[in-house]
Amino acid sequence: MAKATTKKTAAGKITGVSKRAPGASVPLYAQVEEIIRQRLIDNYWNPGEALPSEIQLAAELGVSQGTVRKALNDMVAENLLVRRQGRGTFVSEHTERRALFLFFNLIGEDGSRTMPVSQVKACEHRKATAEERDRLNLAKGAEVITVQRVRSLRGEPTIVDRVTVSRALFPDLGGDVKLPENLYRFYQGEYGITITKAQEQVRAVSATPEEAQLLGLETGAPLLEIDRISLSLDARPVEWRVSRCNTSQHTYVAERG
Amino acid sequence: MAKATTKKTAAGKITGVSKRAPGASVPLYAQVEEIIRQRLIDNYWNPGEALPSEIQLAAELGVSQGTVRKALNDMVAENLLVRRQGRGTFVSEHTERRALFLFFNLIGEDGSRTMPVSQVKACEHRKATAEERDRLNLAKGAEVITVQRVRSLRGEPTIVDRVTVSRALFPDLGGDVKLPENLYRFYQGEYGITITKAQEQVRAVSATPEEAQLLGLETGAPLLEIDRISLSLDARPVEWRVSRCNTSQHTYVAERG
DNA sequence: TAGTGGTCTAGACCACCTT
DNA sequence: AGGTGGTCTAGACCACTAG
Repeated sequence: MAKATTKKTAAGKITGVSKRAPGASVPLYAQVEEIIRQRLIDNYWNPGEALPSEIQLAAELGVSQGTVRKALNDMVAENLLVRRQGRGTFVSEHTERRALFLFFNLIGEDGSRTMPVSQVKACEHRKATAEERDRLNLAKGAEVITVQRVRSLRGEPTIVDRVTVSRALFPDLGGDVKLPENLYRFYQGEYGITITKAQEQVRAVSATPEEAQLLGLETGAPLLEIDRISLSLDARPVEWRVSRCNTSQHTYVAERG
Repeated sequence: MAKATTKKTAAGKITGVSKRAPGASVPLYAQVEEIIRQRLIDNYWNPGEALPSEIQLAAELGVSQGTVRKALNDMVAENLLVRRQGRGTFVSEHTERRALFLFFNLIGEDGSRTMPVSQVKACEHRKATAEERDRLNLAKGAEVITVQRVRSLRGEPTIVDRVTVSRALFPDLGGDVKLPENLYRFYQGEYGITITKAQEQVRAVSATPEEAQLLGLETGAPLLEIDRISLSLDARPVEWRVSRCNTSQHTYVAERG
C-alpha cells in the first residue's frame, strides 16, 4: 500500500504522495515506518547500530520531527528498535536476554528462567514434505534443513525438538559450524534474517518410546507439545519448530490482556 | 507514586506538582493516566460509557490537549479504553468478542474460535486453603467461593475447570443467580470488578479417573492444564482458575514478540 | 558543551459521526 | 453544522550521555 504510493529519491525523501489526497491516503508517519522497516529488511542498518537522529531523519524524509518520533515510537512498541535517552535510537538485537524473555517460555517452578543446553541428535537436508511446504510457504520441490535436538535445563533432559528451515534461506546451516544455543541470533548474524514474531500452538500429548527414552520417562508420559512458526521482519514464515517438553519440573507461561 | 504527589481538587485539576521539580518528577501524562485509571477503578464512569472529550479533560485537569491525548492513547494500548473517531473515547467493556479473543485461547483445528457451553458441577463456599490465600493474596481466615464446571465445545465435553474467588469481593456468587458463560462480563456488571490481565502457567498432565469420566477419555490420557491468575484494574489477583483440557481436537494458542 | 531523546504546549487542518 | 478524534507541524524546555 504505502510502498505503491511512495517513492524514495536518492536522499530518501518521501515523494509521490499528496498529503491532501482525498480518501485512502496513508498517514505520513505510516509511510515513514514503512521506509524504515524496509531499510531494516535490507540490512541498510545493522543490528545494534544507531539510526540517524530524529532531526536528521526528519530532514532527510521531508517531514517534521514529531512525525518521525511517532513512527520510531511505534516501531519501539514492536520491538524493532530501542531508544536510549541521550544516546540515540538503535536497531534491536537478538541478545540472550531477549531470546530468554521473548522466545523461551519454559520457566522453573520457582519462576527462574534459564537458557537450555542443547545436544544435536540429527541434522539433514532433503526435499520438503507437503506439510513443511504448507507451514513455511515453500514452492514444490523446495529443500529444507531439519535439526533434531535434546535440550537440558539444570542438567536434566527436558525438551526434544525438531527445527525446520528452508535451505534456500539458510544455506549450509548445520554444515560445518556448530549450532549455537541462541538460534535466532545466529540467523540474524549469519543470514541477515531477523525473527520478530512467533505463533505457537500448544497441546498435551503422550511420549513416544523414543522420546521417553531420551527424556528418561516412561512411554505414554504426558508431554507439552509447542508447535511454533516464526516470522521474519517482512512477516514471512521462516522457521517451523516443534518442541515436546517434560513439564513435571517446568511450566510454560503466557500473559494475556 | 503519582498519587502521593498529586491532589485532585473538586474540578480534578492537577495540583501539588511542580512541573519544574528536579529529579524524580512524574511526567504530566502519567499523572493524567493515574487519575483516569483511579476513576475507572472507582467506577466513576461505567463500562461502555463515553469519557469527556479531550478538550474538556484537558481544561478540567489543567494540561494541554496533547498531554491528555498521550495518556488516553497509552490506556487504549492497555485495552482499558476504546477510541472511535468522530464519536468519542469509551470505557472498555467485556464483550463476547473480547472474552473470546483476549481470554479464551482454545481454538479448533481449523482455527475457529467458539464460546464453550458450561455445566456447573459443584459450587461451594468455605475457608480458603493456604494455597488459595497465597494465590489470591488473602488474609488468614478469609473465605472463598469455588465453582467446578465441565465446558463443551461443539457439543463435546472438552474442559473441566475450577474457579476460585474471594467471597468478600464476590458475595453471593453462584448463589441463586445462574452463572453466565462470560464470567468476566458478569464480574464487571454485577460487582464492578474489571479483569484486565491474566497470567497463565501451562503444563501437560494425566487425566484422573474422575476427569477421564467427565471428558469421555481413558484414565491417564494427556490433558493440558492451564493455571490462570486474573488481575483486576488495580492489579490485584481476583480469580484463580485451573482448567484441564482435552487437546485432541483443539489447541491452545499464543503469540510471542 | 553539544547532541540525543523525552515532555509539553499551541494551533492548524483533516476525517468521521451525529443531528 | 458542530463536535469528536486523527494527523502534522513548530518550537520550547528538560534529562541524559558523551567527549
